[in-house]
Amino acid sequence: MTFMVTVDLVILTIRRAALCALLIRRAIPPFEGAFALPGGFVLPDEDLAEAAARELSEETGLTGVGHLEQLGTYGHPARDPRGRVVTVAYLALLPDAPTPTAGTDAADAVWLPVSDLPSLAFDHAAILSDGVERARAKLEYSPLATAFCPPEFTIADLRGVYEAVWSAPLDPRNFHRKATSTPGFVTPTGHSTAGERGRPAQLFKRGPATFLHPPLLRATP
Amino acid sequence: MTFMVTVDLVILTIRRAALCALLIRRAIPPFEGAFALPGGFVLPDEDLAEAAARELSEETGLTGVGHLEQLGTYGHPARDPRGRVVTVAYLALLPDAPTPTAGTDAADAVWLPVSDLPSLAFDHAAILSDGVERARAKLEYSPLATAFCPPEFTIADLRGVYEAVWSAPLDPRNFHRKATSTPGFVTPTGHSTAGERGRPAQLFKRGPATFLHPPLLRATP
DNA sequence: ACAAAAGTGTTCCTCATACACCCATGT
DNA sequence: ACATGGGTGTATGAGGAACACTTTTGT
Repeated sequence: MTFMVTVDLVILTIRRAALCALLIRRAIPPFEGAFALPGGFVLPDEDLAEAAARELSEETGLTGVGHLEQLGTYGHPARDPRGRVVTVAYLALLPDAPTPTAGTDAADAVWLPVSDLPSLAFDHAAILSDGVERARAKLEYSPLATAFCPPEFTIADLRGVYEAVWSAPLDPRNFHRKATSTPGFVTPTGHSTAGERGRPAQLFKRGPATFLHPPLLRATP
Repeated sequence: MTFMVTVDLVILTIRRAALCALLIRRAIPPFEGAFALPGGFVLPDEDLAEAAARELSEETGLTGVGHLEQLGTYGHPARDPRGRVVTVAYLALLPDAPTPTAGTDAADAVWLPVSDLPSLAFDHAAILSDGVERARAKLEYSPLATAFCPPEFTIADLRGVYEAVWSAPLDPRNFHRKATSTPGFVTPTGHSTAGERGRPAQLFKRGPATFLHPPLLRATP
């Protein structure tokens, strides 16, 4: 018994203070005209993570930025009407900079806010939901939020990521203290912003930490 | 391009206060005579989770107990010398009760402590290591430790699970308070132990919670 | 009586929250 | 001068760590 194996990508970014996912509109059946996650077949001599990175760069034109991790594998026998297809889903987090719809061969691509999604092809709604939930949970105990930010960012930018992903406001003063005092989360670059309203802010870059001690917990009312 | 798809199982339990994994000795090449994770091919009309549950019951003779969750998918092109095989790994946690090596067709099965493992076939050492790390991390914020316990257990039993998985001693008094005061973690059955040394202990069963509020964090020295 | 394990109370200290307050810039 | 956002100080309270202490059994 053999299977077809694909990778599908949950690509998230922050646009206009909202968490958005990159979706493509399918040009061919099945689910012609419906939105779907970007993805494609794994090549014969390709590792799964390689395939995911390749699809990501094909869809966004970017390479080597942000964050890419395996999300889970979906293989229900009836998930694809064309046959037995197992898909390995990956979660990618990117800063907003990339052109929303880059050089992709597959119809048009759009960023849609995850709070207001259309129905999706295949089981992609469940996959996307799992991806969003993973991102929400990982912000608490990993420095993943920096993957949504450009190479240099302010603490307010970082707080904006948390507020967008969690859909909850955070106290700017306490957030500042927590972010800067958590070892390895962010490291100052020495630069500052200018030309905006208010006092200039220090710029930071990603720190070396792979997890957050102590974690940045969501409020639990 | 098509692939073979297997499920492999990281089956963990607590035996003699040590975290142990169920391994089988391979009877045929490749890696003949080496230890490997139990697993097998996904059947044509089977969901991935079904395949994992089937393999688990085939290996242990048990069904519907403990905990089974997807761990990750491993698909490096060279991971199996026989061809392109993608494996979906599952993590299973069981109480010690089951017969160590049950009615399995695949050579002999043994419980080995994860602290002292031989080298394993394929990439199974990496998969097992990921499984152990997942279990260690999930004990903090999920009630998963109860999956290692029989239907009724004492708080000391539960503490023994934490101490075995984390390889660290915990304060019995503080652990007792935390476990019993975390909503939904454990619920008293009204029964008690007897016939052992010391004061009898209350018996508990799994509570309804799916995560722990607040979490039970490891010490961070 | 003593040992052993269960379970409770108490102290101390850390850390999160809430918010008052000062700082540095654009208009 | 004033609005706007950046950043610091501090009082309060909840919760964790450490441990003295009481309870209930077996030997």
